[in-house]
Amino acid sequence: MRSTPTGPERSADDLTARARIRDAAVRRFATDGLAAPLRTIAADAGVSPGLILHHFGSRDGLRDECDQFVLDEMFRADDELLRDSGASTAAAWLAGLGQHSAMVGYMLRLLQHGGPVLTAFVDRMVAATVDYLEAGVADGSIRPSLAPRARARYIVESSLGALLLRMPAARDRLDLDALADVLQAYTEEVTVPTLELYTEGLLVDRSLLEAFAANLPGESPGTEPEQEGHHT
Amino acid sequence: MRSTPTGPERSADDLTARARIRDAAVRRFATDGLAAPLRTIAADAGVSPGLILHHFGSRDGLRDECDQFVLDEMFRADDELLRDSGASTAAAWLAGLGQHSAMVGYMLRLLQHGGPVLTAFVDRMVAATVDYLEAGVADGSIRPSLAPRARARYIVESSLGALLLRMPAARDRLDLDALADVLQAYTEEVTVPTLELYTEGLLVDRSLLEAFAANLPGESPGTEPEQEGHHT
DNA sequence: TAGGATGCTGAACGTGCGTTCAACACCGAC
DNA sequence: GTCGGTGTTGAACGCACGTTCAGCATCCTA
Repeated sequence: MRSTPTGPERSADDLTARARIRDAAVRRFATDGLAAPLRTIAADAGVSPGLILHHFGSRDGLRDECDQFVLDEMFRADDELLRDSGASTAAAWLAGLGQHSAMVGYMLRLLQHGGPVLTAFVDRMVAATVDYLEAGVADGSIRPSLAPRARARYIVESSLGALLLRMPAARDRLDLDALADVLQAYTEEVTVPTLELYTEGLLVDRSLLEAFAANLPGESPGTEPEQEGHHT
Repeated sequence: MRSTPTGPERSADDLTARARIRDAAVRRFATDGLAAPLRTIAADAGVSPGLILHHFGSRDGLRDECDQFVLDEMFRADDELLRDSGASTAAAWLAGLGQHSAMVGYMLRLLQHGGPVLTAFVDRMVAATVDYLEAGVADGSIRPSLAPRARARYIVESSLGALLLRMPAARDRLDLDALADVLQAYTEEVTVPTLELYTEGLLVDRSLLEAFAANLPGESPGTEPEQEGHHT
């Protein structure tokens, strides 16, 4: 029931009621939060509430489909952007917004809500960042780290977390039309502090770092003896 | 109805049903999320559902009281810790947890939920961080910044946001008993990446920063011509 | 001892939700 | 032309929730 619409050749144009429901759901979940009523989504899609459950089985079924759809689309767009531009992951991520505001909003709701889907997403971003940083270390543009994976995770979680926290006033109801501008303004505001911190650091004295580094289990920079995963 | 319990001299021992309800609510909101049913809270407090509304008027009234109570307590404890130890704000913040796990959990829920209360909290933390960094710049331990307020906000939002994002697996139901250990493990894990980043930065080349700094409106480090506030 | 305020109860009401279901419309196959 | 299936509807069910309310208990005051 999931993979292919039962109608003949309908899956091509992607304008089936099923797709309309899915799109309406993504948009409504983004604006109103992941607890948005199915009746509202049905009204948005111009469809009866019963049809949603006919197609997706249950509310959770619809959520699962939205999760999968948004993540797939995001990673597809992300890969394209990453292939085309040599910019940093976060910058490339925030660049291609124009059309995808509903999906970006849905991603923010996922960040807010948590759960296994988010965990998997963060892990994937961490893995990509590890590779990206490793390449930077290799070509001499990025400093090596005592704990490359922990550093990548820290950077990813800081960036995404800060992004999520910046939406507090608008979290009750996300305005998708204004989202692109808001994110643009946000990136401009954090550019200087980020570059400052990433270029010069914050502390003048190296003693704190060296004190902690001395107590570290022997790890050569660039390799990763530390085990990753969520210790939650 | 808010400020003083109507009973004579009852406010001293803080063991009134009203206080028991408030404590149970904070704990239940922390574990189950801010949408936890009033009936559950009533059962936790050993009290009938009607009594909650007798004391707090409505669900929102209870939420308001919890917000105010938790924030007051947190800032009180924070001020104490900050006065005693010279440690960084984040470190001191995460140090005194033993008893206050319910309030810390409630704060995490506030971070997750957003809203004006969270905005005010973040603003207050940013202001404190501005002062802290300014003092560090003055005594030479912290590098000056082109945009001190934006830097402080970035640091606060990164730290809090990363903290929030690290709870994803447990966000459905927070285990308050394990919270202290989880946060302890988290701080240990991020200590090295944080110190590394704060001491050495990430980028080898200064050209990116200098390119952006050149386009900046003339601002002398240490002062703040940039206007603050939320552009959301 | 009477009386009234205060703390508190538990049943009940109304609402909004996810979900179920019987029925209808359309459409290609025989 | 009939028939089965797929897409779709909208009314209805059951449930959980916030909230209301009439009444009871307890204790201070007079």
